[in-house]
Amino acid sequence: MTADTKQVIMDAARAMVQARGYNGLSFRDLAKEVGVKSASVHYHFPTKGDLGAALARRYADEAIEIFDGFLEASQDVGACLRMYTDVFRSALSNDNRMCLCGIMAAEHDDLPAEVRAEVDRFTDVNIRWLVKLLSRGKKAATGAIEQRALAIFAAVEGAQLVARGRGDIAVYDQAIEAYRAAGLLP
Amino acid sequence: MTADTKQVIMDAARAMVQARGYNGLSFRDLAKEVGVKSASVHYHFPTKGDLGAALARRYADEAIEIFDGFLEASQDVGACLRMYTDVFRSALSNDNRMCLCGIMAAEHDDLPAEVRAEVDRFTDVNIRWLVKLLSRGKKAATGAIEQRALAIFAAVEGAQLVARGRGDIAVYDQAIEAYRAAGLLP
DNA sequence: CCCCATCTATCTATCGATAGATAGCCGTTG
DNA sequence: CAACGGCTATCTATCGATAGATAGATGGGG
Repeated sequence: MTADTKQVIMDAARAMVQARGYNGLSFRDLAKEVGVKSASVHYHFPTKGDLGAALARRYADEAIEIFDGFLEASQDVGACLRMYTDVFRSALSNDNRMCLCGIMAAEHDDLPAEVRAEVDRFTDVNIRWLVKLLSRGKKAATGAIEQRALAIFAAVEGAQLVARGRGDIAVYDQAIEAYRAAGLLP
Repeated sequence: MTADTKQVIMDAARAMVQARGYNGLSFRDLAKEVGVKSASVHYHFPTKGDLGAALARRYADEAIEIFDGFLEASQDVGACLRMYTDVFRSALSNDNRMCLCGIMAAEHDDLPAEVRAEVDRFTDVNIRWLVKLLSRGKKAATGAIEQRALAIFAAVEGAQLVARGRGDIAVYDQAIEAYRAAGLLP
């Protein structure tokens, strides 16, 4: 019940970064949102880089769990990919937010090194999972599968970016549908 | 020879935004880069919003000119699309930068209204051009063409975002190639 | 002579970060 | 049991740096 403050801080921080980006996150606004003082945030996360890295690390870890759950839930590649694209869709439906690591990737050059490393790991997690999934059905060359996995991830992130810019989740749905119609998604 | 300071400021500002985002742009850094004082930047662009909007407006205007040049240069849809994707590629090859409006789209919610409006216009410009191009050959339903145009734009922006995160332009090339292999691009 | 462009100097607000005080809890110990 | 000491988590207060922005002086060109 105690609602561990550290977790509450991370939850609020993630939402703020997904809405305004890493540079748009301030300790004061975050503390106000949570209902503590900014010094308390620094107690749990000494530097902003520590906080950002912790957010991205947890985000990537959660992604692994969620995605692997899909692999267990269904043997169908198409069904798994639908669940996959729905995860990215849910960020948009949650107050027009973006994938945490997608928005941070845009700020890539400005990120502290420890944050950048975790953001990069999120990309790795996605691509590795997609490769694993795509390898199920087809027996295409490994290189071709990796290329396809990369393209799917990029296309999904792009659809999210554009849909968010439009402020219209239907844009995301249309892009995904077009990917499917074109054959990028099965 | 005078090298109009206002244009020099805009050139430097665009490069800085493409590298670090709108929030990462500071009047002091920009002025130092150009070799003037920050007050001089304020003389030409009273507020940061004015500067950002001017950047995005010029960016969208240039895009119109460049893209329309492609339509005149070739009648082939595939050739035009190759030139189109090469434009976005060139941002990456120029010091791993991103499309100005792509990176600003990520910061969408944090943008001053006048900047957001111009960023949105850039998306419009792209989609309208793609619709015009795709309408050349096929006589598919208007809705299907718009959907395809949206998907292509989103996929290209996403490929740029991911490639930039990897710091490897080959990632962009692979994604584009996969789009083509899948049939999203002709 | 005036005006455009730039400068110097400075303002207020906010940034991330730190020092030091305080209050509650928990185990040890006399 | 009760008192003590240490630990955790939070607070108040403040730091220096930097953000965007402004007022007013300066100087060169038409």
